Amino acid sequence: MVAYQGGDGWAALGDPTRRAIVACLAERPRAVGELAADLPVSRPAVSQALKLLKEAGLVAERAAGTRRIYRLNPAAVAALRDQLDAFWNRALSHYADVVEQPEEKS
Amino acid sequence: MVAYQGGDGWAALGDPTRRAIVACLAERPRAVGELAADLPVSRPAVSQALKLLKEAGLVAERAAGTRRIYRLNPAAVAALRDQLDAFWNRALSHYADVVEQPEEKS
DNA sequence: ATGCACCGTAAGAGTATGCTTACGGTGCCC
DNA sequence: GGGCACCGTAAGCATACTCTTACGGTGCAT
Repeated sequence: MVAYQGGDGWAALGDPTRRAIVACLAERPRAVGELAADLPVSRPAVSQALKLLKEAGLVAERAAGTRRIYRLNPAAVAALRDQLDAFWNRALSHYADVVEQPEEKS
Repeated sequence: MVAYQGGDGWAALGDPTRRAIVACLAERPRAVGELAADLPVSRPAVSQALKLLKEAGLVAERAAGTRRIYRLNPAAVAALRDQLDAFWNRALSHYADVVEQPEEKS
């Protein structure tokens, strides 16, 4: 059950515009034009950003007439969060040694 | 106590090479040459990647002779994780409506 | 049926990014 | 002191990325 392949979630979040979109969508599902109105970029730019986000599995779309309502996919966000959590846990075990002995031998 | 400003943690993780470095450092602190040996890029490339990661606060360096030991900064990772968690929580409240009705009306 | 509103895609340009090679500085060992 | 190993930085290049403008398709309301 991979479910989010095809695009890179991390790369998707690397762009400030896409991150802003994710932030907007986290608060409330929105249409493309609505997102563009709140962002400093054109509507097509938002469309392209949403395409990448959708390929990364971070957002899902829902048709409503001619409008396309995009919403955040919590599962994908959770997957990324878990990866970060794994890094965090692994690093902590080694970090413990460091705090114990900031002065390294020889 | 912000402590991690100056660079963008998300942008830093957007690059596959830097993400690989983070993954290596999560398992164990390493020197530059050691990282380069396990990566498909040159040593200077690793140096540049580490510079960005350091500016983003994701890694910390420790001098050991002529060697520079880099280690992951768990606090920075946790900060990013918390941001993702915030998105996750906000999205969940709206997602609840959707899971109740996977079949959209009309 | 006609007009309108909304959206995705194509093409293009300008910018930004990441890698490699070459160089200089620093600390350790013999 | 001489040599060596390790690392950061500079310059340059090739690539990838993101944005904008222009266009075509679709669904709704009148």
